[in-house]
Amino acid sequence: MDGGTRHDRCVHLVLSRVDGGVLATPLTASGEPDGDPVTVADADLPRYVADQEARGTTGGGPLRWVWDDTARWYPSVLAAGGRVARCVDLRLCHRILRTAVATRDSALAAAPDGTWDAPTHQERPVRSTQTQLFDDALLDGSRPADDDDPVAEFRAQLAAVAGSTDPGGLRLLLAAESAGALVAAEMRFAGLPWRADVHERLLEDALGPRVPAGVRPRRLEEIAEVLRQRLDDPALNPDSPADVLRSLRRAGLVVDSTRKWELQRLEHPAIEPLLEYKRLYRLLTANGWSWLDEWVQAGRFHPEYAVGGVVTGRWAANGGGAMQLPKAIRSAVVADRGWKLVVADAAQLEPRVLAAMAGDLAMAAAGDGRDLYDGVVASGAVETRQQAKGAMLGAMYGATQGEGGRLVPRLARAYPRALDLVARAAAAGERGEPVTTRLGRTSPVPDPAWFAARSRAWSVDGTAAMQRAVESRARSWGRFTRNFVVQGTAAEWALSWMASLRGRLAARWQGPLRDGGHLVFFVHDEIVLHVPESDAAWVAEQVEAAAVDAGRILFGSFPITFPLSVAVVDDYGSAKD
DNA sequence: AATTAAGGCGCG
DNA sequence: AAAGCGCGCCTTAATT
Repeated sequence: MDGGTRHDRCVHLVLSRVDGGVLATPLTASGEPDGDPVTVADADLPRYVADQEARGTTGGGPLRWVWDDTARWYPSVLAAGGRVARCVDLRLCHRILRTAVATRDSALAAAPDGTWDAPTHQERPVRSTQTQLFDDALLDGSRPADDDDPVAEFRAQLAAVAGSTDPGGLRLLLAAESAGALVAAEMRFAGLPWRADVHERLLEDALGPRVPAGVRPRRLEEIAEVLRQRLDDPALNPDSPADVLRSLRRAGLVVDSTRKWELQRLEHPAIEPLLEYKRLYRLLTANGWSWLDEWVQAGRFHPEYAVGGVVTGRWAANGGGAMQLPKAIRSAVVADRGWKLVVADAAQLEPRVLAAMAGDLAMAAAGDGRDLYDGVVASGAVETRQQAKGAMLGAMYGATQGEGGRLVPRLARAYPRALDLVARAAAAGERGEPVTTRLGRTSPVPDPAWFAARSRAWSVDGTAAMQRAVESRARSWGRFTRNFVVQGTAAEWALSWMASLRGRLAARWQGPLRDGGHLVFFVHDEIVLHVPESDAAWVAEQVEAAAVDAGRILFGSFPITFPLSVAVVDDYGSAKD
């Protein structure tokens, strides 16, 4: 590489691909040049990164790597045993700033769509036969130079934030999102410990011996035969909902679909085996032998996470259904010998976030030091915990019917500030206006057709039917924005939680990621860590401390607590829900 | 043959 | 209890 050049003052190192390697451009905190750029050969990049990281904090502040996509640059560093403390993921940050209300007057928001609005390098379609070539090219330097200048983009982002109506919030949001990108890359790299043998035993117990794809396993075939007899339908294909529905109706059952909860209300000897069939069929198709073959290698499940993949800022996952890992197979997630899993989830995260966001002291008090729903009951607003939960979810989702919807007004009397916040978010959405999370992530607005239909319905040739349809769509969008502010802010809390925790772990373990305790799984309000047995208790403490940090980052000194349930276990299935 | 829609269910 | 939010992904069935 280009000697041992060190940038001793800069706080940003911007990486871009140039002919013949990687260009690292040092910039100050405000984005001004801060020394000469250096060119690093691809093969030397991990060592260069390690060298720069080793400087630690400089006079100007901590070092941040600035790059287009974390998923593009970070894996090679991790593979070489390295780590990065901080980064700016330009593409993720770009997406936030393009739509944020706080930056709506910026040049960045005004520009037409460009390369930074396109999918990531990773996501760009690559023919499957070329996938391997593509990966190799990352290492051998034969890839073409980038045509999008990250230095210019970074400066545009700095300017957009500096000129925004909430620079502080956005800086936190961008830092949290970027930290999330690092966590996602690390979790994908480390993988979730997965015992294929445990999973296989579970499948065999439930379904019978393994069969080739496309063949119905023995247990399913047995149940199918019972169904055919009990419905007197020898040709029934239980895999086809339409076929099943026809058959049920022919048997005299009044039923609109084959949904589980609808079937559960029926009295017929075919119902119980049908529900059992559906349960096992789901296990087979979603997490059966094919899934195991495709997603588990060398004892690890390696899903690809999509940071900010959900409009609200929640993560999604590409492939493997990582965010829908059924409870029924979590017993296959087993810690290595000498290691433990630390499983933690935030209790009633969304109502707590709502209470804090709204500055609702009464609701915050209901959750102080106890289950928040119990606190709601104690306040006298409703009678049972189930009612409290139903009403709270109803308030956050916009329920109008059922028990939840019925109880919302009682909640509104007890917690007017919190309920007012979601009501106002819903009203904004019904008008077609955007809403924002605590840190400034902004909801999309309805597409032009939504507004056009509204205008038509209320014009001279609008009909009552058109108006009803438009109002229904408006209420639907209002339910989305109502939930957006809560779900999105909860996602920010979770990012902050993980970012803080990651920093705490990195302070203790500086070597290769998997040599020390590390995050291996995340689902919205729950995390799993794989940690050396002797350090499990310490890690559990850090998880708690990080939750306190997250509350402070988002809500400062507002008296809200975020209790966790933390379990140190050998397998994920044993962590109580 | 390939794509899209619908039905359904897993997760938070 | 199965409506009220956000998803991914499996299948079958319909469409191009």
